Amino acid sequence: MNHDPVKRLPGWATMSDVAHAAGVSLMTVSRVYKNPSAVSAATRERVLNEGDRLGFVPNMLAGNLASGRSAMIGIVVPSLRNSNNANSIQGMADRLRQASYQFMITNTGYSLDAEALAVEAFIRRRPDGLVLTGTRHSDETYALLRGSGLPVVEVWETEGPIIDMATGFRNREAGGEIARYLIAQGYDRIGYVDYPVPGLRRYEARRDGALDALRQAGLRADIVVSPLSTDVTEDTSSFRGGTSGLQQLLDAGGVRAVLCASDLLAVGVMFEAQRRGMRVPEDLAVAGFGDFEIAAEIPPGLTTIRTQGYQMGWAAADMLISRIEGLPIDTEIKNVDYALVKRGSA
Amino acid sequence: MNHDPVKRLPGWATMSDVAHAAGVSLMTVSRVYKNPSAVSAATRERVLNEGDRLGFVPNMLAGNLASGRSAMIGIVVPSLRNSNNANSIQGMADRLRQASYQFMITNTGYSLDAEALAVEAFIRRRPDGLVLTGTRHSDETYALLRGSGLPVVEVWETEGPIIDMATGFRNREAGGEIARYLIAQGYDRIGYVDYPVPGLRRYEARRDGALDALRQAGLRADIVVSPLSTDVTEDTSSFRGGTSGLQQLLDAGGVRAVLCASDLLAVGVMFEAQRRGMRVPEDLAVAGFGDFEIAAEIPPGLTTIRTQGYQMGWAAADMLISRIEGLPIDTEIKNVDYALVKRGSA
DNA sequence: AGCGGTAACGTTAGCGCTAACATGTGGATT
DNA sequence: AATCCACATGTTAGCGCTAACGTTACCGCT
Repeated sequence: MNHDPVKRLPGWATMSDVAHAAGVSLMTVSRVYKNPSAVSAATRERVLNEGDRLGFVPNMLAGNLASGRSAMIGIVVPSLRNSNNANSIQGMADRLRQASYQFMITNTGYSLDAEALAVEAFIRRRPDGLVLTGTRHSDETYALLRGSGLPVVEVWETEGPIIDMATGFRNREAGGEIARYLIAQGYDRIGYVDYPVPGLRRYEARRDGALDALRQAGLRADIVVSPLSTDVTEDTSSFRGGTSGLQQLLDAGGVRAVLCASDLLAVGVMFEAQRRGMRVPEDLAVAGFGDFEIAAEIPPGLTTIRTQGYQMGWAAADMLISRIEGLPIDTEIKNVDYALVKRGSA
Repeated sequence: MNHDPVKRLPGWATMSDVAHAAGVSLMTVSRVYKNPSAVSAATRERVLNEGDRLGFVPNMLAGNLASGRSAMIGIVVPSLRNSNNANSIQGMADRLRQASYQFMITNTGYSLDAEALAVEAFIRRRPDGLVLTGTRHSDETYALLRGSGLPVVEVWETEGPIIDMATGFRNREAGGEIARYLIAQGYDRIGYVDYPVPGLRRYEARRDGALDALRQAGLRADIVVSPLSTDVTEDTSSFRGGTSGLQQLLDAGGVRAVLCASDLLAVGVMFEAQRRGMRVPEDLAVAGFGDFEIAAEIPPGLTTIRTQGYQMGWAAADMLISRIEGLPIDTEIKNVDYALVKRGSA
């Protein structure tokens, strides 16, 4: 007689199989894998042995369905290729791994509609929390998140209304700080190379902070160029954006110093200056934003703002985990430190 | 009288709720969301309206459990910060999104033990397939994969025994090609700056291919340095590896040309050369590997091998999807093209 | 002896969905 | 008019696990 249903074709050993083999109930097996301290050492050992022998790997889909918790986080970023972003992702990954969470990730190419789709796709998997980039989202995204009641952390910006929690830094302040540094160095005619993607609060804030500082110093604050980007979904225009940015600034009458919305733009400016035989900083001072790895390496060193993406990502994951697990949270809006890093370029 | 179980606290609308509201059976709602063409247009509309009204979002955990398919892929990479790697991840992401798959990703820091842990953590979520980096894995990883019967694609290397499928390119051949180019340019004393992480087949293959070419040309093939890395889990040593690599080569008697295991090392070499007042290529020729974005931008342009990470990632996802969906696969081992890109540095 | 308490298990009742099969309906076909 | 068939929908039986509660054995205590 065959009591087994025909269905059991190739698949996995189940808790039930392990329970039979070990001569215990299904629930005891569950406890061994989920809450080992609730089982006596002898039983635990026996169950684990049988589990290993049968190649048992717990099915979290089933566990998640039964428990209503998934230990899964969804992360939405504009681009997977942005290396500064990679630091914050690594920070999240490390904190999440530490707490036994896993994550799904997707990129939106800076499109708010793509973001809404991504959020819905994630929610279908019932994650325990979400990380979004920036504080500007579509109505549909807001509706989905409201309906879900999920913990959400927004990263990189703390400007603007936040959904639930946010980590970032004061972009506007930081933009002002590096501009004031250039001013204090005595550079008078200062140009600004903006980020190629319009509508991003964090880049607007940096720029506005910098321009305000220029105005307050009585300097021109209208030498602003934005590299043309026909392909805004790609970050690959970043160095080239600096190249075309410097070209535009020179066409517009030249500058003594260039402030860039990101280090990659600044490196592009430095490369272009090198090509034109302009010395940095003697002929042209350059400052960036982000303290990407290359900033310390490129001669003569790029003066920039260090933004601590890794720490920010870690903090984002940390807040999310606290909220999920019902632990107290110091503050819903966490600004990580930034720091002016002075190097040879300005 | 309260027929509802107390459990139904805050949660989500379920298919059952939508079915009641729309006056159809649960199964019809399921069809509307999973296989719309099996439902009449009128019914479909009604169900979707009620679904929207109730804020219904299908619970894939439940669906996956019932169907045994998850439309989820696990991707294991050594590092999330490696920008060339990011291209291949983007390629996978784009192909997967196109086919409505999502992915989890984790980094191992080049540790095979961490890889095994990651693979088990993924398998607990019953993905439909896995992507691993490289062809060298721990016994535990092999056992897990064998037990799972899951489709697996290994990327970046096609050397060595493969588990199921692989995409990459001929690292050895490519290493030989760029070395022969340097030789043909007439450079005689050629040094090699290796990758800081030992034991990676793809980097060993590049180096061996290059050194063979040098030997065949009757040149010295023993001017090989490996940047010391106290922190092999981080890629952040990459530019700096080039810096220390050039220092070591100069200490060892100097070279006319440097061949690097990656573009980032090559850029580090170029920066160090600039600092020392050595002109590239007049005093020192430099060649890299990978054609990272910066290779085209840094003056005078970095001669390198273009490896098409994006296409490789796309191909990996494509093969995986084909296997999952039972479609035919041309070949289990797919080598994408690489190309020598000649620029000003060598 | 009788009591309560606790550790270590077991039993029950689902979680929300889908595969597989069953049923009903309205033509087209003969 | 009987038959067949395709289409649209419903019914049944789980998928593999966990929360919640129930049971048992054994301990120390009065």
